[in-house]
Amino acid sequence: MLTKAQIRHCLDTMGEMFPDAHCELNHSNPFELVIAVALSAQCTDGLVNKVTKSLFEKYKKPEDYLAVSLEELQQDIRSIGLYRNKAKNIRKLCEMLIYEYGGVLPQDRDELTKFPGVGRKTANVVVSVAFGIPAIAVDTHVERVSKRLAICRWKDSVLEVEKTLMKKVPRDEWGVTHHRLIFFGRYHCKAQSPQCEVCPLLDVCREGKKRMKDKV
DNA sequence: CTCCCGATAT
DNA sequence: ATATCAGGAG
Repeated sequence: MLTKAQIRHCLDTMGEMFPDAHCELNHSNPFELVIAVALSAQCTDGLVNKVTKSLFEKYKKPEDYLAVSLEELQQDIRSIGLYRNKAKNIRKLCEMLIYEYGGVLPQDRDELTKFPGVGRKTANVVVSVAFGIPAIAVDTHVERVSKRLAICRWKDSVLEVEKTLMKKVPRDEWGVTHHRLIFFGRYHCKAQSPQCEVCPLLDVCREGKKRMKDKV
């Protein structure tokens, strides 16, 4: 396990590598962000943006998603994958938003998880990106990077990874930290081909050194 | 734990 | 051909 100072060094380095780390899901309001993040499960941001470009032109308000058939909405998001669950979730989410929340998306993380298709990770992204509330969303990249760098333990659950990061990182840096970890994982410490050979963190990365020795 | 699932990278 | 992708629900 890395010390707090070592973790600080890692995050600072990531910040130098990716000074513009930010949310890459296109959206123009909190409502669109929830939809985009819900759609992004097990799918790349690029593909989500390709779909939401036309989706957000067709569906502006929650009412618009309820005005078409379930099959039509499924077709509009089909290329995303997992489209049957996602279409059903979006419809229910819009229904709840209109009839239980007066059309206004709550800014509370636990309140957001009451919506179908919105788990802890999605809710954390929304409160952090849309409302500026400190949170660390642990997605596949954050989990992988945290485990490879030994910021947390290999067996940790995503919730334990989140708790560790919140404990080791100052609250006012949670937002930027979360995006730095994602950019580092997405573009450098990639799942299939991590760039260990040119990694500035190799000297503090147990997994990286092991990979280099095993010549993988 | 399994299932949902198409697109893309390797 | 297979692994992975800003996961969530049963």
